[in-house]
Amino acid sequence: MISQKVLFSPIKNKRTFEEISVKIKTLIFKGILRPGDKLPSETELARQFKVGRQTVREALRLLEISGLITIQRGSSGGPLIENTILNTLSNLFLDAFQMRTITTEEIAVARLEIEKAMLNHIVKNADQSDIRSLRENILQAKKNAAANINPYLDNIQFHKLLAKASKNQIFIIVVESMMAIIGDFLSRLKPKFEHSRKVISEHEGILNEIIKKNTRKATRLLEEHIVNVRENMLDPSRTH
Amino acid sequence: MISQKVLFSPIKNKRTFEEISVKIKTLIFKGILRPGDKLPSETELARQFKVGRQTVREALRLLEISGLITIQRGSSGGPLIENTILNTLSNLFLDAFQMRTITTEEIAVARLEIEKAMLNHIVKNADQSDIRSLRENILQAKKNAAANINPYLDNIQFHKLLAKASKNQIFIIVVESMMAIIGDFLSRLKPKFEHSRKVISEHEGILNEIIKKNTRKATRLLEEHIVNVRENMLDPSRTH
DNA sequence: TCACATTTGTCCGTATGTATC
DNA sequence: AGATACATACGGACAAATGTG
Repeated sequence: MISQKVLFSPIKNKRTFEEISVKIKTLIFKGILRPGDKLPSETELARQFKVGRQTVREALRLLEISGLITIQRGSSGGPLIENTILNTLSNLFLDAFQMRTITTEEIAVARLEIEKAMLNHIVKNADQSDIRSLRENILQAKKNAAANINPYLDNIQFHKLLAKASKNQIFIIVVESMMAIIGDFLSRLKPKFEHSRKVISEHEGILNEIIKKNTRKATRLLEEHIVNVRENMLDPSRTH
Repeated sequence: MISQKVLFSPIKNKRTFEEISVKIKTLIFKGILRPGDKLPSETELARQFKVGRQTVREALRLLEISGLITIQRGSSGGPLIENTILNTLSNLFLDAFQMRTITTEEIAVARLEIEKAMLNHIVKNADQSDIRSLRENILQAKKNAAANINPYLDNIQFHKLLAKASKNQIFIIVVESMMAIIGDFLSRLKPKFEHSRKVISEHEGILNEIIKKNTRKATRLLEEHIVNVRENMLDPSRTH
């Protein structure tokens, strides 16, 4: 007798855990399962799909790594629908960087172009909340620099906030990912407070032009700024 | 008495399979394991790490989904170091789209800006091989359209080839990812051969300006082209 | 073509860790 | 503090896939 399985999966010999993962994914994409919903426990899923627990585990692992669910341990725990794709994407970009698939030079070029292209949309779409966050970011960076705390994380945050103000998820994802790489890189550099102060004041200048809705001047300042940062990154004073 | 565990694992309580995954990842990032190298079999890895085979499997699953290894079944199979991050990233963007994290409107805006920004670099960096691929792509698209085969895959490929010609991995990754979403979207549209022919002729015009190194005109044509495509995508004649 | 060895895929039973109530 | 419910992890077993002689 011909196995039914062959009839139902005509081309590819997908692994069982992949099929289960796809089924759950589809439910999520169709909106039947929504973020915040809890999935049944591993044992229960295994019972319902009529497969072993190990198979369910690998399916859940796949969904977890893809950023669609998180898994809580302990009583009343279990798989939870939660969208963490943004994080997952940043981590993957970081992997790509460490695999030498991406170089710092490529990031320098790409971020210059992409952040410049973003500016139009930032000037158009930024609301009061965005401006407030950007202002607070600069204050925080200044405070840290004054206290001899390396403000590079604040300075990276500034660019993430810019992307957020564009209200475009693609820009947000790409900038977050590039900044994850730059942050990783800068974390290995000796802090240079002189340079940091310059960076902060450049950020301030850019923000002021955005508030004035002067896209042209904001673009010029951003361009100068990113070129400066790039030169600083090329300076080979790595700590390790 | 204060638990030693807290002292020695300060932040995260990582799961065993995650630790194993990180160890293997580190070997790859350090270049000790290179693409093409084979990892020991699951049983062998379990023996070396002194853990169960299931734990190793979940660690390998993690690496597989992260795009660092592939896994072959059968004799002389096993885990193989292979960089498939580009694919993985595209798939994640597709997930983000289906999770409604990204909308078609956002893609339309972002691709217009990013592809325009790419043009300078394409004109500067494209070599003969790139130009040849782009020419062949247009020929192929024409051939398919003439044979009443929907050439949307060729037309998507055109933009991927443009990104490739920029010689910047970030552009390549971002464009490939956006095109994965657009391709998924178009695959559900009824073929419109009239529109396809227009698309192909617009591609041809853009390519000619790139060859002539006329960035300005290429930019104008690209802008018009993407606006046209966007309008067509907004047209709600979905097949399903 | 066939048999064989190797390796992944899947399942079961059991034990332990962990978070909640 | 104890009971409960869940994920995590281990070991053993067999099935399925795949390359080799």
